[in-house]
Amino acid sequence: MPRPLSHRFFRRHTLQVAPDLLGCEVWVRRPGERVRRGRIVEVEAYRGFDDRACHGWRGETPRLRTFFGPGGHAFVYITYGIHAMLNFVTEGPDYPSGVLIRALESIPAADGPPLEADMRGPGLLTRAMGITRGLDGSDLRSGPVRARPGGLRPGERIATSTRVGVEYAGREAAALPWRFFIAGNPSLSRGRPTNPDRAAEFLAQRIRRRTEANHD
DNA sequence: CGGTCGATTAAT
DNA sequence: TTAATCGACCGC
Repeated sequence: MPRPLSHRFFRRHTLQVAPDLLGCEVWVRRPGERVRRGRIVEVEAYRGFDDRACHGWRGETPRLRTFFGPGGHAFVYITYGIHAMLNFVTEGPDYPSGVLIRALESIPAADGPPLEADMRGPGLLTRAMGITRGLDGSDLRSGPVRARPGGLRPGERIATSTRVGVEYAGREAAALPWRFFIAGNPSLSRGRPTNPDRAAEFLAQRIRRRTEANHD
């Protein structure tokens, strides 16, 4: 694949990394299998000790080892005993932060047919891409899971909303507009709020522009 | 050492 | 609206 996203890319502020991942490509190669690809259309940011929806807010535990490590690695954990969640670790080390990949769009592959499976949800996409707990901790630049630079197509806009399923974490965390998605994209996770918060959308665009200005 | 609870999904 | 399903975590 072309040059994967660098460690430097992931070791920036999580709220810059998250929107920048929209349009990028996730690439998974499992032993003896063809590469599986998808285009990122929805993500969520989880960041630090003050974000009570962030698993790491209370401190490091064995399960969160990768999450507390340096940015640029895949953090995979199981939720509800069933679903693998794919996160890209950001910032760090010793600062819990990352981006949850919530939905992928099928894209044509140069070397074969596109992945047809439904990837409109964090648990669905890991199943479709063959991502398991065993990939936890792998290096996003050189390991079996990588991200390739991408971008928005003409007319595509980034929108934000509150994160999904974090009401348990309390009002403050639940109110943060840290879900980023490509507005109106048909591959967004289903049954979820898709109405963008306009003020937050504006903020996200500003963050994005500043990031591009500092592009390496 | 046991009770509780998910960054979800699919079926009722 | 709820079952599935299990490991991590917390509290006793």
